[in-house]
Amino acid sequence: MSQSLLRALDLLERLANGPAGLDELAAAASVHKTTVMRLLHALEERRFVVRDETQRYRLGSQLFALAAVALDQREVIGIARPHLARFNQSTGHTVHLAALEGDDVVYIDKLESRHPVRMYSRVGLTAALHAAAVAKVLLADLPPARQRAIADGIDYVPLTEHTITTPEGLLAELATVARQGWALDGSEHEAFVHCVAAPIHDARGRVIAAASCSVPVVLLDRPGLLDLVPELVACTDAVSADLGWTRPPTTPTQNERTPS
Amino acid sequence: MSQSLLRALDLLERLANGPAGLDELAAAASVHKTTVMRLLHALEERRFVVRDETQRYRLGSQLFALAAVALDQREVIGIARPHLARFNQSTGHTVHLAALEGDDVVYIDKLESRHPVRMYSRVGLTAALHAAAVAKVLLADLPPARQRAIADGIDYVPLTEHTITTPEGLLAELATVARQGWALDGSEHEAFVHCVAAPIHDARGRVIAAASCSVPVVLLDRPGLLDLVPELVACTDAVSADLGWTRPPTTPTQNERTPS
DNA sequence: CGCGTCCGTTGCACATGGCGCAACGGTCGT
DNA sequence: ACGACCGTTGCGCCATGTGCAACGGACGCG
Repeated sequence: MSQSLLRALDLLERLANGPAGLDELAAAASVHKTTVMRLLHALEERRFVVRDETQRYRLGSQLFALAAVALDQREVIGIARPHLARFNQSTGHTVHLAALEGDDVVYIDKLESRHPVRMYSRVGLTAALHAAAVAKVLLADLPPARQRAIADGIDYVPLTEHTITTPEGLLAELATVARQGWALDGSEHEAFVHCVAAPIHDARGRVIAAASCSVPVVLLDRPGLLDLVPELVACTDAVSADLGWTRPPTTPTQNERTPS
Repeated sequence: MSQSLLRALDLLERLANGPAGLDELAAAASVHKTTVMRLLHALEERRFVVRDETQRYRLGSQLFALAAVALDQREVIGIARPHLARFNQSTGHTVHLAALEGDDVVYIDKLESRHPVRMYSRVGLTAALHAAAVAKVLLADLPPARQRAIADGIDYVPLTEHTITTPEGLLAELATVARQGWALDGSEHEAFVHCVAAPIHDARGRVIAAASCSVPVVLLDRPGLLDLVPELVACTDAVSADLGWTRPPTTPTQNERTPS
């Protein structure tokens, strides 16, 4: 399917690892260098790649342009940022914003920790569906059938001793998350980091993004982490409010559904 | 040359104008929708595009990822940013960072004005080679032959009454810029905005980027704008210094060239 | 409840365009 | 001056990308 296009896209991904010359790229893609060259020329013409003085290729500025546009097409990011920044300021911890794309959870924004201990992550990477707090929040809002389908499709690689390793475990966790309105990653992804995450709703009430706060265990123990939940939820609720969503009044027993 | 790839890249650019459906895109590219679909599937597989619930396509998160990487591959941006931010803080005006890519001058970073009057521009856009101050700075460092070639290739659309309209005019201007070490755009691009720009050098002394300050004429007249030059140059010199470049001692008459 | 329309999708057959090969030509470095 | 290294080009083959036409599911209207 679209061999040449896929090859070109792979070239871009390869170039993300750093600039490279023609042969290098050809070898990496295991195609003839002529082929690579022609693809690169097309990419260059549209400024998806540039060649520097030494004839090596690097990612080009068209990517900046498109990313910038894509960014403000995602109005969530712009709206969330000031709120997340405030939270990031007051707590000093790493803050992530993530959204569901297809069956992947993708980080779409990130604010760095002020503490010396940083965690590795990057905008555009996908989160582990069975471990990341943001993933739990986003999945928790999906219809049960879709949850089941996704849960069954996951490769449950145990990342730490706390990692959820079965579809049933995950589905149960999602139910909990849906009920309490926030999610915990208790060192399920990295042994020395734990996170909490909370949902962001759009005007129609659907969960369209999740914000999380990740903190090294050495800085804050479990109770300390959980103490952050109210502030985090307040923050995501503020974002949701900016998007036109108001938290429905917490009714002891909810009987009101859309009257038809 | 690489028809299918170019089509796919065009699709991405088209999607920058906002999400679109299959037929829309097919019409825009004037190809059969089947073709568009297969390209989009490939793009989707690599997450360069996403389809939302209503089957419309939007730019995907892979672009964020690549742009983020491309961004820190361009070490200039990261290094320049704090300096530009300081300048932006102290003056309050719009600051741009631009670099030469092939024969285009491209904005690679931007800091917004604090004043209510904003100017339109966007990271990734190309600057008018015969009008923008950053373009003058970047072109001024090129070898004469290349300057000539580029100058002859420009379409000298008169943007305002001050716009340079001939290759000779531009080349003369570039000589001035090279001599004085900074460039002025005296409302040559937009009647109500003028700018000054200064070069950023890498360790080998080559001009690899240019920073500019754009300000509405109503806020600051010509002398006022020129008063900013020393501060701007100090700023770009600081960036250059971070990149390992030291301003050569200003010799009254320079006779020292590379002794061969 | 059923029809019509609108879109995305699939199968197929054709020829275009992408591919590898091999030979060319520039630039360095020795 | 020679050789090694890369990017580039001409060429011929066939894989692959393309358009067409038919299918099918989702709405919406009557």
